Amino acid sequence: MIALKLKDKALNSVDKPQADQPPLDQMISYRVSKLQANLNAQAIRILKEHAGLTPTQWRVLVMITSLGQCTSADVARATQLDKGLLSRTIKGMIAGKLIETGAGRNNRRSMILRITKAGMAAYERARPFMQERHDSLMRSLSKEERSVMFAAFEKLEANIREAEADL
Amino acid sequence: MIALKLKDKALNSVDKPQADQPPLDQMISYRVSKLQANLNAQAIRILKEHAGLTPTQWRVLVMITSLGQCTSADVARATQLDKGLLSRTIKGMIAGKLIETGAGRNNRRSMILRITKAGMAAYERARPFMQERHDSLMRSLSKEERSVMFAAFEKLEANIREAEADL
DNA sequence: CATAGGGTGTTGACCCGTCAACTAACGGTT
DNA sequence: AACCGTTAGTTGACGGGTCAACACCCTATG
Repeated sequence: MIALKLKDKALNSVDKPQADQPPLDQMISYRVSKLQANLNAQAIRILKEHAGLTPTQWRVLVMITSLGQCTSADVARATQLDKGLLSRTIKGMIAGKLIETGAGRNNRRSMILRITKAGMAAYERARPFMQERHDSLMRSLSKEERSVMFAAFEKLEANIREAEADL
Repeated sequence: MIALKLKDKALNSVDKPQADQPPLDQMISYRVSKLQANLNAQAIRILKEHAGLTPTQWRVLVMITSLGQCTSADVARATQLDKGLLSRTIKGMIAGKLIETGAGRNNRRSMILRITKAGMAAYERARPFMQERHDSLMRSLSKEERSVMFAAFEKLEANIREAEADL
């Protein structure tokens, strides 16, 4: 087994510098993207398993319950989700009877979003698991690590904004 | 302007709990995914602007220069990129003359990847900018913040692996 | 009133990323 | 030699996510 792998490697790689964990593990971008992929995969699994929701649908439900009655544009602002993506997601959720829309009386351009019974049921099914996941993630870090990490996120994003500001 | 916004808001949101930065900013998953999106957008811009590369192509070039001659499977292992995505990316890079393949003599199933002159030129064009970006990101954090953040990443990923291990 | 400017939501196009199915090649065993 | 399990790489399908174009509605000016 191991011999096999070694042989394969020996055949194909005549003279690799053998930087076993090459530049990658120190690369911020790479690490963040891997972490994000892992977090996302876990969320996908939990939501699918317990409530048949996609992460985007979950976020919409969270935002509606958090904001109360709101419009697609409200959700877009609060979550920074693309409005196109939101439009499609909401369409799917309406088709799946998770939410429903009612026109605001004064304003025909924006549609009020409301969660249906079924939507609330799905939300309540998923919530404890998502909560526990989040708590578990938080528990795996010390209080200091949490605050430093979030502060680091702020600084990194500020750095990016600054760099992109003056193009 | 402001009056307009306020009016719109007042019309549509009769009784929002007004949690202005709702659950979101403390949510690890949300923060990481936003950070990742920002990092990625910046990388896309830099690579496109200076070398006409996509992030995936960039990673392939980085890995090939780091590993020396290697195969698609080597790159997949080192970067944890999906082999399907890699297959398509490599096909595109060959079409774009960035890399070329030669069959390993002993092994007809795996194809050796080599960077072409054009590929190396694109790599060298992008490298200083990517390097400076990374340095700038690193400089925006203190030494302690860097180490705590990376340690936190490890712990979070370990937590996920553990949670997903016993399904 | 008329029209300009900006917000709302829809749609199409496109790439990324994941997953699964598949072919083909390889190594080792009997 | 014939088989088996493993590995390499390709392909199709699907959802996430971004971008740009668009139609529509709304308000605020002239």
